[in-house]
Amino acid sequence: MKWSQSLIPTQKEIPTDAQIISHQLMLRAGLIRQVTAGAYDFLPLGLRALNKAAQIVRQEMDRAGCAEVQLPILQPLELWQKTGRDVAYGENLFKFKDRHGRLTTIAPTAEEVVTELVAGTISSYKQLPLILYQIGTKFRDEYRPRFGLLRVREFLMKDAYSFHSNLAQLDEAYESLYAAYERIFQRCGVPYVVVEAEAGPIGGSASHEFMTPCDAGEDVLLFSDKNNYAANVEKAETGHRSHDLGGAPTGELEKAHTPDLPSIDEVGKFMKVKSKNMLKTLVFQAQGNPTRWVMGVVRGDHDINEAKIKKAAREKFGVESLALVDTPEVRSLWPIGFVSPRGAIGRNHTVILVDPDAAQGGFWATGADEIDYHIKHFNWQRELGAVLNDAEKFAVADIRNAQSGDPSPKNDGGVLQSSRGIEIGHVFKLGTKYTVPLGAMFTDETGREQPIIMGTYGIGVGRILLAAVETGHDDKGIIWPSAIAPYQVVITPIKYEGQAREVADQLHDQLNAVEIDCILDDRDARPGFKFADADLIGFPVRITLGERGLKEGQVEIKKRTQAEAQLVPVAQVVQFVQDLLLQHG
RNA sequence: CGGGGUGUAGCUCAGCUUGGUAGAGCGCGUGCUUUGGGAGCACGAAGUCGCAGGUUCGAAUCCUGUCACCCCGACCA
Repeated sequence: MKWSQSLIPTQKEIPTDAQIISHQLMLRAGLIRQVTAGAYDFLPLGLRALNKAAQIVRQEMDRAGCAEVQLPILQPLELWQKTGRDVAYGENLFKFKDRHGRLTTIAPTAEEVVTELVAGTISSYKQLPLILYQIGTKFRDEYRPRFGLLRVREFLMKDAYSFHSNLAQLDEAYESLYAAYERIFQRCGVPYVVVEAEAGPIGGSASHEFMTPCDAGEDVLLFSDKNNYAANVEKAETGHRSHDLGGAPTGELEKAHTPDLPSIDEVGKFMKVKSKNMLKTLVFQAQGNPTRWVMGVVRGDHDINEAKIKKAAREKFGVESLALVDTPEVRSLWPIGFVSPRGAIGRNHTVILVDPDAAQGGFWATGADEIDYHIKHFNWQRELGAVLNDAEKFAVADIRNAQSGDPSPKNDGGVLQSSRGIEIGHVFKLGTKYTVPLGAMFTDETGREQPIIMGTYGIGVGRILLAAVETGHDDKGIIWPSAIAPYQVVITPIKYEGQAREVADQLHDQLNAVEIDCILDDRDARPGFKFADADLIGFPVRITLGERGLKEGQVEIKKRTQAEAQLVPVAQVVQFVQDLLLQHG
């Protein structure tokens, strides 16, 4: 490919709207261009990188025994209503009415459609397992698209769906795709870690996320410094934390007037109390019998984890579901924003769950159970008394998000560290969530009809690029892994004429002949200008043709990551570049 | 959806407070010089000042509305 025949609008200046480094570099390198919020043109170089990543995904999926299909983006809303996902997805689901008035979705994913396909074509255990996948554009009406390719409304995704007659078969597919994912990200040259994620309906280790650690990530991961545990913050457990509700009061209760202070931090600042010395009490509405309300108490600097408090409420009090609500009913019962654990006293159908770090003696400040007031010197024994010993009403449990510095759940002395990360892939054991409502059944060995068991597996192809750039760049520009670089080699003649032109053309053809893709910078521009563009775009290898070397029959070759070039005789260039590209992915 | 911000040339921005000929740098075109890390000089082209109303003799500038984009929050692959 000749540079002048492509469309590569590089730019020196940093676009104002780009916040994160990958977004800035991809715009500056002329890979992408924003059309509207969360939707991008992929220009020739960007598309080449995207296609390369997609092709690696395709090869590894095929290798793992998956069959490629293409499912429609236009799907009847009716199908989504059958599984309740029209509601679950809510506003994120693009939908419109067609000319006949039919409600149609512009789909973000294809569980319903693929399940229906399988329901209509699979009927016996003999036809299972089956894994179908597709690589295609998906749509989500994101509330707030942002950060370049990170959160977009239109994106290329590989989605795969596995179908099984029993759990062992599902486990096998899960392991196989997990391994395929590792190969994919390794081949793409993108750093990643695998973390446990929200387990979903099957429980156990039924869901893993593949994350690229980097500051731009929107997710928070925690991992043990003993390298034997990693999870996302929604899922991360903490090791044993002791608690002690004893301890003498630190003083008489002291009331403070605290109006118009919407956050714990502000109340703390106003009262001159650190937020770690405050108790935060949230009231959840429960669908339990007889429990109707669950109060969760954590330290002011901690965050309640909804999944954890749900689990604890189920285990300790048999509560079935929980929701944090702000309704007139709650507000009639509690002064929301000024609630203390005392709010549970004498209240029917109300239980209280306290995080171990909050279940301690010492000095506490908290709400005064009265609008616009907080109190200091809260003491568990004095304020709650007998309630603390009432196992039907009070329990201590891990109900907060794990954070850096917490003990590892392996309880082996490991300490959790945290990092931000970009989710680039997700594997998930689904169970029968879709097959039951959509009637995807099979007949088992004994002749009985059963719902098919499913798994679902996604990879954000665009996010692979983003993760590669986010983790591979320097002050000059992108440093592509060669597997997904738009071109592996750039040929830069100092002047594209005479002998340099002949040799450049010849090398270009020779490299192409051995399937090394290269771009020839044939522009009539000054060398510094071309070098800067080459560095900005980040081609892994640059071949420079100048008079000096050519006189000796030599060209200069350097990797993007090297400062100095090596002189290589023209006849040996192809071999040399092949070796260079093999050196590391 | 709440809070904040920005819309002026392809890009980055100034001008707006205090209404009166629309600007700079980069990029683009032409010419000359230059040619191994984003060249120099000269000349030139290029903007419905997001859009719609209003105020005014006169609006990029003041007022009202509206749209788009960005950031924080919430939400989430």
